[in-house]
Amino acid sequence: MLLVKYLREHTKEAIEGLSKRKLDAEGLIKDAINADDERIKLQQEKDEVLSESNQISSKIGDLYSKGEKDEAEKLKTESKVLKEKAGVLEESFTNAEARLKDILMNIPNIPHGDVPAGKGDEDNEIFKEAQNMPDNIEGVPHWELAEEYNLIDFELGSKITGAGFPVYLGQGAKLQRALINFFLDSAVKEGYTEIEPPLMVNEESAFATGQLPDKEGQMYHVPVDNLYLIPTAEVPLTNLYRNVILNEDQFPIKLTGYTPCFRREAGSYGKDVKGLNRIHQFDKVEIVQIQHPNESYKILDEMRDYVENLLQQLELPYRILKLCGGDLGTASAFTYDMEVYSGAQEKWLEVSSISNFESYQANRLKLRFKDKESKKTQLAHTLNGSALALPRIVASLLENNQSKEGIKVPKVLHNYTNFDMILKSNS
RNA sequence: GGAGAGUUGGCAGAGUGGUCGAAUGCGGCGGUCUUGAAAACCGUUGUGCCGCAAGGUACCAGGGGUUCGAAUCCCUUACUCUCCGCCA
Repeated sequence: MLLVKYLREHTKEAIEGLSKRKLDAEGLIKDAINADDERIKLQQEKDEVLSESNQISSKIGDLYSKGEKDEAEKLKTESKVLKEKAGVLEESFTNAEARLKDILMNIPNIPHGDVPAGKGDEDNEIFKEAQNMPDNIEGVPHWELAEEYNLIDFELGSKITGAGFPVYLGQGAKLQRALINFFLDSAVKEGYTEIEPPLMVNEESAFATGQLPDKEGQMYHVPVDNLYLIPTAEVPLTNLYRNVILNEDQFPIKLTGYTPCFRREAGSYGKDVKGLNRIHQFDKVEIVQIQHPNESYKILDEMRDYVENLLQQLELPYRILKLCGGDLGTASAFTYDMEVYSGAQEKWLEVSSISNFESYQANRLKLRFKDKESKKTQLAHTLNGSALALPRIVASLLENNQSKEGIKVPKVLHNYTNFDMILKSNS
């Protein structure tokens, strides 16, 4: 959520910035400012009435203690009238506040100056081209390999749960565990604190990081307890700091966590959902940082470099995209996407999204810090990234590393898997 | 799941209808003292909103109610603790 104050003082920049999302925000911003004017007016009226009523009440107290009951009784009726008036104003005020919030919720974050304008993924900019594209891979897609080597059973998953809930078997399961451990160990080495969070969150948390109300249909919901299965560890990890005022010297806050992620993926179909390309439950290691606003873009680059390094260690062909305005998530001001090449499908698969939300999420979270110089509290910046999401990494590993002898496991994982080749005989 | 007790500022902990945004202690910050530090002493120290400011207003787990007036009384939800039941 953006601050109205910002929209007031930087109306032109806001409209310009949002136009990169191909969004004409002029009307929305005007509405927000009008709603805010109304809110301010009502608060002033309300406070005035309350102030008067408070004064009378304390006068009544005085009169009673002096024994002047008749005077006191007279004031009581007066106070009652004021109280009713305040009640009405209070209600209008609450409504005005809600209206304002409603409008603000519908305004996405303002893209950073370097974000290219554009409508959708066709307008994303290639930030870094692939360096190590594989020679023509003669091979089969990963879902066939998964079956051939008995690594993943999609049908068993369908039987016990439903489509999009794969069962990993034998070396396939081991490979999962190896990747998770490799990612977590790397993040910890990089200074991130490992967290194991709950896999379900309450409504408040889902609101604070922005999954609600926009993405309600994308989350699994447990109605008896009104809890949501997390679509990413970002939700619990970032919410750890909901309603917190930090001291400046607590920066930087760096968190990592492995969790399964649950996504309904309503509306997805066709080739995109084949095999591991898009599934309802998948494993991911997430990195989150909470930072001083002055540092956040430097940090974003560091996070990008960190994730890039992971891909290099996995010896996968990858490229880095800078998302255009239209492809940017609602809460993000700047996002890099990492894609790995899937040799047999001959397409790019997104495996990480690294974003700076600036203060957009922090505003919803009420995540602030005390500025040392001004001694005022201000909103912190939040950032996060996948480091990394497993299924598409696995898809790419299997497809790119297949050969007649078996599927080669990248060196960096050998200590974790205890095997360097995936073989049919091992399954 | 059943019964009971509780939830107050960074922490501990007073406060059971008016003078309470809240005593006191600890912690934090600033200062005096000191070669420096500690101790001691003095001062200061929650958050949101409105306001140029003075100041106003709201917040004592969340929501609702009683009352001229609520941290304090009532209802309700959540959470914590104790006992019983069940159990990885």
